[in-house]
Amino acid sequence: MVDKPVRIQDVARAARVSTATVSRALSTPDKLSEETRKAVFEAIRLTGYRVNQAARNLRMQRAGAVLILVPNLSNPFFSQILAGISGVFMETDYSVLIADTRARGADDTRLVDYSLARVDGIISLDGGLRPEIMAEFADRGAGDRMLFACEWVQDTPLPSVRSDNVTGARLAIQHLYDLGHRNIAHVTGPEDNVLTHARRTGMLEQRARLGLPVQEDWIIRGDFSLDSGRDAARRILEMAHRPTAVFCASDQVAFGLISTLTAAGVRVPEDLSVVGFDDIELSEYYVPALTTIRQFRRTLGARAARLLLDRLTGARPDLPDGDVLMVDVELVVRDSTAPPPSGR
Amino acid sequence: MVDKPVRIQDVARAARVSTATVSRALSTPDKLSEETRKAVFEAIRLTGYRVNQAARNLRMQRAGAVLILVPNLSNPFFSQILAGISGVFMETDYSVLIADTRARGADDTRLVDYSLARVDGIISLDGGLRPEIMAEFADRGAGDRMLFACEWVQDTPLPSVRSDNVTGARLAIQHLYDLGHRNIAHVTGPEDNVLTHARRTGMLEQRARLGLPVQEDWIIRGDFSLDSGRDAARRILEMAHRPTAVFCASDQVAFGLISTLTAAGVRVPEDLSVVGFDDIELSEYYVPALTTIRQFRRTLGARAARLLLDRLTGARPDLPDGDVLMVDVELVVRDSTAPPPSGR
DNA sequence: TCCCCGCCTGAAATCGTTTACATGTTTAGC
DNA sequence: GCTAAACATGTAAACGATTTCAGGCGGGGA
Repeated sequence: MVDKPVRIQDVARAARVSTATVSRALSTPDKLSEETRKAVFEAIRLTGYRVNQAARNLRMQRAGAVLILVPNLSNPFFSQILAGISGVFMETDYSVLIADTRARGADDTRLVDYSLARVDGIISLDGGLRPEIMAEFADRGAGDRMLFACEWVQDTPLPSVRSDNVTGARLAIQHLYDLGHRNIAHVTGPEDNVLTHARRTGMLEQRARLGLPVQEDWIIRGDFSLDSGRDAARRILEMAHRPTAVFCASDQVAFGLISTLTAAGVRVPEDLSVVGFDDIELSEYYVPALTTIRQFRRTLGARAARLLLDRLTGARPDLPDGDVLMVDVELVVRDSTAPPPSGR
Repeated sequence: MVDKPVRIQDVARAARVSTATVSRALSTPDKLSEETRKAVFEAIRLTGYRVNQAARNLRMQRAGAVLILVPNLSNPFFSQILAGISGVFMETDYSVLIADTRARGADDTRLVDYSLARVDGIISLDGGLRPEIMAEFADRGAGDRMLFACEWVQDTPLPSVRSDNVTGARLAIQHLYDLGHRNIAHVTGPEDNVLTHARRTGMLEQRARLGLPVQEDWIIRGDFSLDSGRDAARRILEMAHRPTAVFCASDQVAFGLISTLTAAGVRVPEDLSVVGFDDIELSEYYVPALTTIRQFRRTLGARAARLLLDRLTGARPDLPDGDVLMVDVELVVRDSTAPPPSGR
């Protein structure tokens, strides 16, 4: 039973009004008389009319879609953020497109072209967009229809929604300090990443505040991945003077680390405490359950979506200072942290 | 520098041809003379023309998008499948929309409306769509523009791409048997799920083949989630006569199970072996590293995408029997399985 | 009674493509 | 050398919505 699509004209005929009136009934119902409005809605119901987005978009000179740039779609970390974004736009007539910025074939210039020609707005979860790209975006007038969520690009005027990474790192260090740890290592994210920077800064600040020494080789470079956690563990195992605790820049790093340490006979948390960052679903069920910094990823996504939506529809809710919307984080204490082995 | 958008007419003027010719240069370049074609492409390059999808879609009576129905966007299991799908459509002029079928506000009828009015094709990763919904989809002519990936709906004529779940379950049981296990429990997925059914079937078949007894209370109902793994562990801990191995319907279940068992002092794999299903990224780095059945999720997504694309463009590659495209699975042996404790 | 002013509504232009049909120009066949 | 077919291009009509502009109607003030 494939009916041919109902057009606005069919509705108009059924309601004995003009197409203009039907259109108005949908967009500005209060401009119609009670009577006409009812008639139109009845006709819409009867005919089963659905607006044709292509026609609507063409006439309104818009794309009817927003684009989410994800650094790596297969990384589960992003799924909750996407869910948050998606939830907001589901209620609107914008479609949500998702593109993997690091995928094969996603070369840079094509990205910009692809993006701006086809969508009304952009949320980037990728803070690693190269300056040329950012410049190109700016040139093409992405200024008030693009923003960052989770990650962001340094020195861009575009607004961003972020977790309070600095505070998160501080909480982690403070927690370890309170347990009695004084020898704390840190596995960072990738060097050029803004989150890496923020988390390291928070860590160093808190360390300084507490009068803890900074030992250079206890800052181990990683890249948020499981593999880099494994590599960090190997480094630690080789150390003559091992730290008693490690603060990892992501939960995944923590997992890679713990897994490798455990295999080598180092017990967590008895021999070594570990704190992660993110609180992904699995952390609660890791062995041992992971102490970590919780990010409200869904909220973060939803906020970003709402913000973009406001901008697209012209509402311009002024952002707090620096166009940054900060989302709180919290420390979640579980079983991967304990007081250091006695005597250390 | 916000230029007003370049229209096909601007290109036509620049190339001193008609708009029809420009259009043809893009869609059927071989119908033009060498000379004209070159001129048009040069003009396109010069003007920086991008086709307006809205206009194109309107004229061609299509939506220019495909929809992916995901049961739960925040479940990391799906991210790789999405990446596979997304990768394929990135090369085309179809956009990929993603909708969470279980999200708040995604009520059933709206789903169908939303779907068919706005997209050209659908890939559902949700095998739990209710019969009414399926009927509605069928009514609205979704027959040759919808298919399933990963999960599927029983008794639907729609094609599907799936992992070989039955074989996967068999491999798991065989592996445990080879290690010497005779008392094997199983934690299922949700009762109404097709994957649950397939995996249970494979398990029972292999069991029968090996002459293993079926003990009813060793089949524990779960729902693929971490929490259900925890619950299953509690059930097992209460048993007078415990199994020596557990085959879990998903890796997440395995994690929930191991985590809870470990906390209760039961060692994996020394006291109890555990096998999962899926092989998500984390499994390799769990403690202990999880023995599991690997699903090639990205491949699965890509195959489904390619299939849908073929159907949308009219190519009708005949599917093997029953419109099912089966993707192989494989056993990955890691550290969560070992011979049963001696004497059992 | 007449005029003006709101308030609703309708006619028609418009958004940027694609494509059926028309037109003009070669080429091939005899 | 003539006709028909093949080929290359142009003209103009859609696709289905939104929105400007103008007109009809009724009511209130003078």
